[in-house]
Amino acid sequence: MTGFIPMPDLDAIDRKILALLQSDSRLTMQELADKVGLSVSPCHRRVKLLEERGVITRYIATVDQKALGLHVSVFISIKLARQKEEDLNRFARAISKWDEVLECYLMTGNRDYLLRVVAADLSSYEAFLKNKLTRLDGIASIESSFALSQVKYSIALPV
Amino acid sequence: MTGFIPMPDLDAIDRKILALLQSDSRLTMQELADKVGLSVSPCHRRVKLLEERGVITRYIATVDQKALGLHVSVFISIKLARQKEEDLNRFARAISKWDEVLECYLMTGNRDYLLRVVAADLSSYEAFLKNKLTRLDGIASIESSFALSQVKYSIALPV
DNA sequence: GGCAGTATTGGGATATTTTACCAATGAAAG
DNA sequence: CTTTCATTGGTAAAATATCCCAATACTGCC
Repeated sequence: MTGFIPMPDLDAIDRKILALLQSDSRLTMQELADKVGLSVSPCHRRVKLLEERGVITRYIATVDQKALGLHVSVFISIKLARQKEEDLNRFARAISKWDEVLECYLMTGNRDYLLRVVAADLSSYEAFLKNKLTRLDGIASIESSFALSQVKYSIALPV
Repeated sequence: MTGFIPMPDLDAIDRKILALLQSDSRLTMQELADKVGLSVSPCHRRVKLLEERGVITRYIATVDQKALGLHVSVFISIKLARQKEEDLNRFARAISKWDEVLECYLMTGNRDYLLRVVAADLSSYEAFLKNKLTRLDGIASIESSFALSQVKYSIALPV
């Protein structure tokens, strides 16, 4: 374990910084500082602290799903035959390797997992099912629901 | 409508650029160029073209959900009383305003919408339901499923 | 094979931006 | 009022992005 990093509460300025960077991380320090009402130096230091504390986890580019030809989004509900930790871990490891799976949640209720999967078209989704998902051991049931359209998609957590 | 931007197929280098920037947009042009086997100039021009064509849509910072105290993730299945375009649009507009709703999909099958919502705790989720979601007109049914843990969460589309 | 036309690349100069340092300011406690 | 601590703001140096132009590779065509 590395050194302990103190985590005081985020104040209003920190939250504003997070909100802004969550919507556009290409703002210059000058622009960001202006928007939050600070000068460049303290603004820069706050951003660095948020990174060091692990509040800001990464900086990424987002890509248009249609531009990549990924026209199919599917939600898959999965039930395992057994729910021992060993089985859950094995499932999680397999899922994590597959790029088609963007999200996977362990759920309450009568389904164990909920997955969001993208594919170019129905046949490549079928290939994903046949060659990958259904070949996993210990799956009791799979149920696919297709998304007709993405009404909202945001990565920005409310601050 | 602005000028037409020609969209030739993405070649192997473009895809590599997209894969790299989807995982770390803070790479310098020099680092990115090295990794894709180009010098800075052509690499820079390719990135700019990907932005202009709308393949790269934005650059954002990602924030740790737990660090913000958002411990609850919920998937909500919603059925509307009617599914006329007018009703769908009204629902979509309302959803889009609420920061708690990170994702919303129009679905096939017996549910109209699937939402992913985050909240600090169960009581603030309850407040979201009572004060926002259930106050919308035209909703026939709401069904919440809670995520126990996030097994995988990725924004990086497969390229 | 050779040739013209087109698209892509690479290097270098310049403008922007990030980053580190240090003095100044403001708030809290005695 | 004074001391102490945390935060701020300005400035300069280093790193990076961006633009321009010549050189190279590629394509279609003869």
